[in-house]
Amino acid sequence: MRSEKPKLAVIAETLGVSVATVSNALSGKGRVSPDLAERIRETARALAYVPSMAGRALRTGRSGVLGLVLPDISNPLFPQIAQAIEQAASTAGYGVLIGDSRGHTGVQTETIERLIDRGVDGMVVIPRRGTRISDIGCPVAVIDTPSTPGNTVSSDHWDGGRQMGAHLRALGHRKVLILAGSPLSTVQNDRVGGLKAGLGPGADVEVVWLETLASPNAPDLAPDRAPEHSLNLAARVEQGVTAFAALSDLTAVRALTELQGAGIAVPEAASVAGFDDLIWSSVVTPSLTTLRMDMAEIARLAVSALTAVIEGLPRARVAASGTVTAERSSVPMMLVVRQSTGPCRTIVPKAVEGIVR
Amino acid sequence: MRSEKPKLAVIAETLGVSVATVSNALSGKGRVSPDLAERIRETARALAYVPSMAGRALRTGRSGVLGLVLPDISNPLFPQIAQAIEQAASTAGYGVLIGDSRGHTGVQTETIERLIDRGVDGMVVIPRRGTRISDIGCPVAVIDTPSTPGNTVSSDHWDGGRQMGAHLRALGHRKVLILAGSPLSTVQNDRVGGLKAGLGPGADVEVVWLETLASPNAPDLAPDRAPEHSLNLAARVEQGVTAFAALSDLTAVRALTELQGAGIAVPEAASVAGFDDLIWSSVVTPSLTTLRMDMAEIARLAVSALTAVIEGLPRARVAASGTVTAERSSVPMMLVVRQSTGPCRTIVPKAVEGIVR
DNA sequence: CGTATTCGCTTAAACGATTAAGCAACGATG
DNA sequence: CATCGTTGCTTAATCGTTTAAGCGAATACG
Repeated sequence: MRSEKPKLAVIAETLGVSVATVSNALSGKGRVSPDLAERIRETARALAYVPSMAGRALRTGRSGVLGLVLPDISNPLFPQIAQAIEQAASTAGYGVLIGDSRGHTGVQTETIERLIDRGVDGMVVIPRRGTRISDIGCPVAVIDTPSTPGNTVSSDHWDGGRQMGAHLRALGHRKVLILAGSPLSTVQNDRVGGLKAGLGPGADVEVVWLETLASPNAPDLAPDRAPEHSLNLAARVEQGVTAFAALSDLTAVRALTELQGAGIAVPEAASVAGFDDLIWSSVVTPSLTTLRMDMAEIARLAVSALTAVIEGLPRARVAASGTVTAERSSVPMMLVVRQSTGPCRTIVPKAVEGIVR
Repeated sequence: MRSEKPKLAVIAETLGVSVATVSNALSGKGRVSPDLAERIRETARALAYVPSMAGRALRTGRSGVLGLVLPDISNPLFPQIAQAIEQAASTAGYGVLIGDSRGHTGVQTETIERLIDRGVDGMVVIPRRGTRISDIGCPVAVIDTPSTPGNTVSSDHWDGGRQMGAHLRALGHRKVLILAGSPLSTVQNDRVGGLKAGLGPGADVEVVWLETLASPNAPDLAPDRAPEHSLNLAARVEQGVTAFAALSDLTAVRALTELQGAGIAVPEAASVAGFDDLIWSSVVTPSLTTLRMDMAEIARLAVSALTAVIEGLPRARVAASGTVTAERSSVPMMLVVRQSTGPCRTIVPKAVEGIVR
């Protein structure tokens, strides 16, 4: 086997030119005759030359790697996000380094610093709810919650809520229970607001926050704590609730199975809807009506904003990093109507039926 | 603000010593007087010195980054894996770079090469089912399927199946339907084998493979295709099946909701069990009995095997990289009994009831 | 007392890429 | 013919770290 692993010097030596010329030819920057440039590219290909990221990083100060900071990987929304970001970053020529805060707000800062120390060129941050990302010394794109500068890209959660509300209203639902998670979440509050707006002024809407304020620092999902007590949804149905709008598919599936377990048919007796179109939503029976985020678009926006900033400021030191002029975008959500929502059955509780007519 | 960002030279200059001494002091390698060493560490701390990964990587040839190659991030098992690996790698001082094959076998090789080109020191690979990892030029730890050398760490899926089978047998189930995914998956075949063994020789076991051989290159989960046709589990119950053992919680939840939708009570009329303890399993009603992998342990083993190899071979070139002597380990799975499995109701189909007695 | 052997530090050479600056040669222009 | 500007390449410096080699001075040993 040819032991010499290809670096610029090898190509240079092969063709009898200098490394600088090779570098110029491959990057297309300096002045190289078209003829020679072609020959250089050719031998580079022949030798299967791959530039050393380390060497390049040292010289240019850029690593070609983005950090992905998550509040908690175990959040089931993560796969969608990770895949979209990885895809977008990868096509933009960047690698993605994982940073997980494991549900602790304090760890978030630490995680971010570890990534910076590793030399990421920028980072996509999905902040833990209620936290804001302080100005760190590198370009940041924040997903899903407004942050200090304008570098935020997010789904239009409010409008998503509105779409869902309108959908339920169109089906005739007037008494709706919203199953929410934590009142600290901006996202969830947006969705609640939109839902109420979409349901219209006459609707009878109640919100139940499943996560108590008592544990604001608990992990996003506390699976071992949550199922302790049932949500008592059957009682709600008897009280006249005809639709349950969960702010997450996780909760929606929980509601669905609880209702089914109590012998309440979905969607005949009560409708159930969720958010995020997690993978389960299409698999359960009945499949869940839900709102899907356009993760690909969000990721594309976040990454392109990031790369623009990164490749924009030439070799500036940490100095003017506040100049992170990313577009503040709002990406529409998409209503996916499946089987778990249906027309509202005229409210005729069995007990009263005889009396009414 | 002090503009000078701390590098070795700054510390050296501050104390009037040479950079080499500073490097030695901080790494603890060369010969430095304890006194000076302490002063160096102190000023390093004071200046908030962080070594440049780029510089170090260039010199040492090691980047301090591991690659994580996944067949498909959208697999709901991914969060568990990613979190465990990130945790293990992070405590071992390594970063984790994501590489996603998006369900395509062909992309897997490409993904691996991209990571190598990025200079990872080693990689954890969860191969697409049916594929083996050819000898690439860097240390590899393979999870969940036997690979070329001995560098594999995996759950004991067979024994997991056996545990589940034994559990069901203890509850009195003799007629069991196994809901499997793809027959190409070694993991799933192991689980099936274990299940059969655990259920004992007298049991009436049938296996249904949900994924046809027709689409061997399709993504792991085809959520839009899967729910097309129901699994027809109600009919199975009428045929006398009392327990459904799904090889994935995803399928288990699917089975659970389908049964509930058909008015079949779980676990009274039929038991349902799954694998992997995905986050949903504890949230649905009834909560799922399932088998949990010890992801933390698997990740720890994989990462430590990797780091051992990496830090073992000093600065050897690609030459003897075949010497990847990682331990081939099998990590036990843990049965989590919840509400979805219960004692087998003596089989007295309603239609026959009157006749029997 | 002369010669080894440590100790404690410095000098210097890598690692592989980028890039500013320089230098011949050549054609065009005054 | 002298000068200027291009073109096409090379020289050399630089990024920040590690590490082999070197070199006085102090200590040990015969």
